[in-house]
Amino acid sequence: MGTNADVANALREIGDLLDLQGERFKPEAYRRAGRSIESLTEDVRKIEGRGELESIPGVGAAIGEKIREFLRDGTIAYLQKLRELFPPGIVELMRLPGIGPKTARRFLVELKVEGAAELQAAIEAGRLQGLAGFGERKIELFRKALAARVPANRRTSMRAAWEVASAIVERLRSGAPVERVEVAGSLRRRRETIGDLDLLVTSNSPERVFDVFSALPGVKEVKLRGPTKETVIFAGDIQVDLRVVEPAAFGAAWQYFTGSKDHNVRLRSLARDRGLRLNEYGIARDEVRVAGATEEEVYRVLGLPWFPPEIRENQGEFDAATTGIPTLVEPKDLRGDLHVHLPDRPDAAAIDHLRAYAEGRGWEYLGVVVPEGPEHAHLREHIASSNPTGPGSPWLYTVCERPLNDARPAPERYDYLIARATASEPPASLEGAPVLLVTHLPLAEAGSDAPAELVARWVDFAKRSRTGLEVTPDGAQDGLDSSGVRRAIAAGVRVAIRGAGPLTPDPMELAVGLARRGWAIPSGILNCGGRGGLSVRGPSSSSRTSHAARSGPRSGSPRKSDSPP
DNA sequence: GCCGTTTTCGGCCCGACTGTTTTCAGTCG
Repeated sequence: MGTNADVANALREIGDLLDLQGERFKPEAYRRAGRSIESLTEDVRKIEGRGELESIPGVGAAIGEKIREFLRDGTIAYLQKLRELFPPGIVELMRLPGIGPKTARRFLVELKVEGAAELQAAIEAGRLQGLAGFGERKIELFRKALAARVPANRRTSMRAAWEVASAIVERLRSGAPVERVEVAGSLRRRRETIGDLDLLVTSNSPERVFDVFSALPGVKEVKLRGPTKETVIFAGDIQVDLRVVEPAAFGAAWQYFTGSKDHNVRLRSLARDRGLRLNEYGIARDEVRVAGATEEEVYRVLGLPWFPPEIRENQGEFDAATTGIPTLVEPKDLRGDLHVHLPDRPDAAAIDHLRAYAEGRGWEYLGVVVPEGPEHAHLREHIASSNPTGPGSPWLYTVCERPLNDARPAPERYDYLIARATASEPPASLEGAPVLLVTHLPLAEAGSDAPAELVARWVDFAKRSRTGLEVTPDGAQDGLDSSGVRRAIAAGVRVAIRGAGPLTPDPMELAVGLARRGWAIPSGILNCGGRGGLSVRGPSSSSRTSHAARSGPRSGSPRKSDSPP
């Protein structure tokens, strides 16, 4: 695990322990600092080296000093002292659903329970009965929480969450009395991993919407249900929250439930400064609603532009608002995909299918990976012979994909080389032929965020070896995460947005979303440029001219001035 | 413990839901 994650975890643990102590505001302060460190795009050691720790949001003198101590000694004396006050098992108990600091503290003080096993025993022995506030149902809840004990903070990959959400949204739109259904939460922000799914609907009959929702295929359990909110657990243990709001409050609710938490906290304090009150029902002055139907109007009342959901993280968007939020890349800016695969046992028809797919999207080009070997010669031939002679249908590139540790020049007939990463760490240098892109970066397991330092090393490698990096619908599981995109673009490294080929629903918007999370504008994206701008450091063989190079340079080249000759 | 473009002190989001409750505490997001 990387240093940033270690620092964040230490701060979070301090927060949890302070919670147990009954502290009022410190726990959230430590957790906020932890979240801030975790979402940094830079190694915290480097920031410390420049003496700029206190510039991190949520980090002041006291927490800054503790971070320095952690980086210097690998531990924090304050944390060690707190740990001595509570058995480690109590902190674990606090992470179970339904058990917070107050309850955990009562277990310890009133029952001398120090961990999960002891709580289990206490329940079985009936020792909770008769304690104030612990009725039968609550005890049953503890029992279930213990039984279902799973690794805390289990998160779902963005792609999986999006597929579940798409199916639910589709079914609600077609089968429930709703006017509007939208995704909110971290999925709307296109975070790399998703905790819970948040859906928002407007409807005149919430009860019937909840009835439909509870009866959807894949529903495992209805966790809670009230007049405006229902929480359901779906197969795969994905928790989905569905809220019903009135149309006049839809914008405020969508903003509110999209988050992030830190973005909202900042927003509410701005509202307070203006004598306004912001909540999920709207913005009110003296109990009179002045905005709420749309997000735009909520932000406008606060003197702010509408923020793309992907950058609502309190990571610089409020500062950028004063000078203007950049126009982030959108799906319509893409002029092609540089990396799609053919199906197994490909034939000429599969190639025609891909060309039609690119044409359907209005693209100018598509890079198709064609296997090497004489048995696939006819495919390379078919691509070359079927490419258009004039403007019109999309140009197909023939792409050679090789392992990164074997990046030999591609044979004749190939336009460029894509290298597949063979280890989670980048090699010291790139040996062999010029590589347009490095693909399949194994940066994170599904359901976890990529360590910032590892992403940073790949970006540095790409910069050194003048190669590009990908962002994909699968997020950091095989490509850059958003912090990597932000870092890569700042370093002048070319970033390509990759889809998944012709699929329905089309996940390419997820890759675009990740790029937007990294504040990518079209000029930073390789495949937002025209075909002429793609002359990779040469085609795979310098002895001949690639299609890309032959089409000549054109204006609006997507690349920055660091482009190799 | 952090923070500030009306504050360097006095705030710190706030509403929904549940369970155990005669009016609220705890948890969650």
